[in-house]
Formats: sequence, C-alpha cells, structure tokens
Amino acid sequence: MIDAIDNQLLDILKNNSRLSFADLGRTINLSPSSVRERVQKMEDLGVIQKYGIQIDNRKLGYDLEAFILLKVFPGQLANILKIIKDFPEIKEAHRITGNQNIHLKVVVKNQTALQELLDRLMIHGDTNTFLILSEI
Amino acid sequence: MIDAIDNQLLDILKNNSRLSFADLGRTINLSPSSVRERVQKMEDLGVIQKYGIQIDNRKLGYDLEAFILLKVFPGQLANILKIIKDFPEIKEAHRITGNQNIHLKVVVKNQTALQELLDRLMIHGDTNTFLILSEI
DNA sequence: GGTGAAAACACTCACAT
DNA sequence: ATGTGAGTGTTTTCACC
Repeated sequence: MIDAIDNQLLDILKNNSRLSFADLGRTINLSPSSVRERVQKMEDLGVIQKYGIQIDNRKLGYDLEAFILLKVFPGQLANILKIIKDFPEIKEAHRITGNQNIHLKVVVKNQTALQELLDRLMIHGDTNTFLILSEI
Repeated sequence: MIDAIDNQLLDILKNNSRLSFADLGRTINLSPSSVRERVQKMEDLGVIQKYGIQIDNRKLGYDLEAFILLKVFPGQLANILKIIKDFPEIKEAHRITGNQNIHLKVVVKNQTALQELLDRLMIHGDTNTFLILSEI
C-alpha cells in the first residue's frame, strides 16, 4: 500500500513539508499531479497525520525543557488524563510501561516556572524530572 | 522581536504548516506579503527551525515505540554521540541531567527489533526502557 | 497508477504608503 | 511595518492513456 516512492516522499517531507508538489515531483521525477495523488492518499490513510513546524523554544524565551516521568497515585489516572491538555507547558504526553505510568515533555521559561509546574503535578503523582541539556 | 501576530502565525503553523501565505493572511487579516515577511523573519531568526510532518509509524508497520534512558559507561560518551545518527531506529536523542545521561525515542517494527537495538546499545551503557502505550 | 492541459489561485518582487 | 500590482509559477480538476 505504501511503496518505495511514497517512502521517498515521506523522507523529503520530513525535512521540508512546505515543498510544492511540483518541487517534490522534480526531485523524484514524477508529475505534480501524481505527487499530489500519492500525498493525498497518505493523508487519507492517516500515514501523514499532520504538517507541523519545529520551533526553537529558547529563542522564544522558554529556556528550560525537561522530561518528567509521573507515577500517578492510585485512582488519579483518569483524572490526570483529562487535565493534561490544560497544561500549556506540556508539549507531549505518553502512557508508558514500567514503574511510572506517564511520560511528559515540558517547555517552560525558567526554574521558577518548572517548580510551579511540578507543584501542580505532585498533587496527582510522584514526579521524576530530567532536564534537557541539548539535542543530539 | 516576536510579537502577538507572530505567535498567532506560529500557533497556526504548528497544526498545519502547509497553509499558503494567502490562507494564513485570511485567518489573521493580513496581506500575503506581510505574512510572508513575518514568516521569513522567523525562519531567519531560527525561531522556525524546520517544516516537518507527523507520521503514524504503526500504519507503516513500525508497531513498537519506546523511550530509552541510557547511562553511558565511563569514556564511552564521545563515542556514543558520534554513532547515534547511524541508528535509523533512533528518532530523537537528548542529553539530560540525572543518573542517566541520554534520553532516546526509538521506533521499531517489533519486539525482536527492539531487542536487537538494545543489544547494540548495551555495549555503550546501561539501558532503561519504557514502551510507549499511547499518546495522550 | 500515470499524464497533460487549462482555469483558478498563490508566490515573489519592486514600489508606494 | 504593511499594502498593491504585474509577472511567473503552482495547484487543482478532469479527460485520457
């Protein structure tokens, strides 16, 4: 269903999703309409979920990024799952296996903001925080 | 340097980076050229690092996603930093604070592939793996 | 699955406000 | 900083292979 050409398109779009169908077609030797059809097929299948951007949060004054593992208190899980979307600092959230149940990626302005976030999370579970030093 | 209108643009682009400058302008009542200028300014400043796509890896036959915390063996850190880009399974890698030094997000086809990846990582450090159950 | 053609639309630049 | 206009390129649809 997804062939080698589709994978080529995905590879290109991963690094620049704003290329025109014409440009995509030029790099893989295909007409704009064929490219369009393939991309639309992948959108319809849900293979391509979303076109997004990568933002440098530090350039926007958000100088602290961290991963937080959360071991939710008994009976608090359903509650947490509901309110997680109300935290603008939480950019990604995943259910995970292991001793902890939830993995968060958070972006905040500074240590004070991180502390306030942790204070609010601590109500629902034990937290384990890893500051992000750099991307590799 | 980044004003409220820029932030509006970023918010829209986060969820659909393929919108035309004309469409962006229509939703925030600005001419296409002004939108273009603002977006280009943010690209030049490095605020917008990249236009990308979100892919549903499970729909591509990659059924297992995991976070791996790596406690690198003494003297192995420089080595690991060099070879991490040679692992196609590793989609994200960060240096972190704490007892472990590196945080990885990996995508693999199945348990066998995960095991093989862990075998290769174990040479350089102790691993701690959390399978991803779902996004929240 | 892929192409080609035509109308509608968007992009880009210089110039004006 | 934002808007306008003219020229160029792109998207979209559809009939065809």
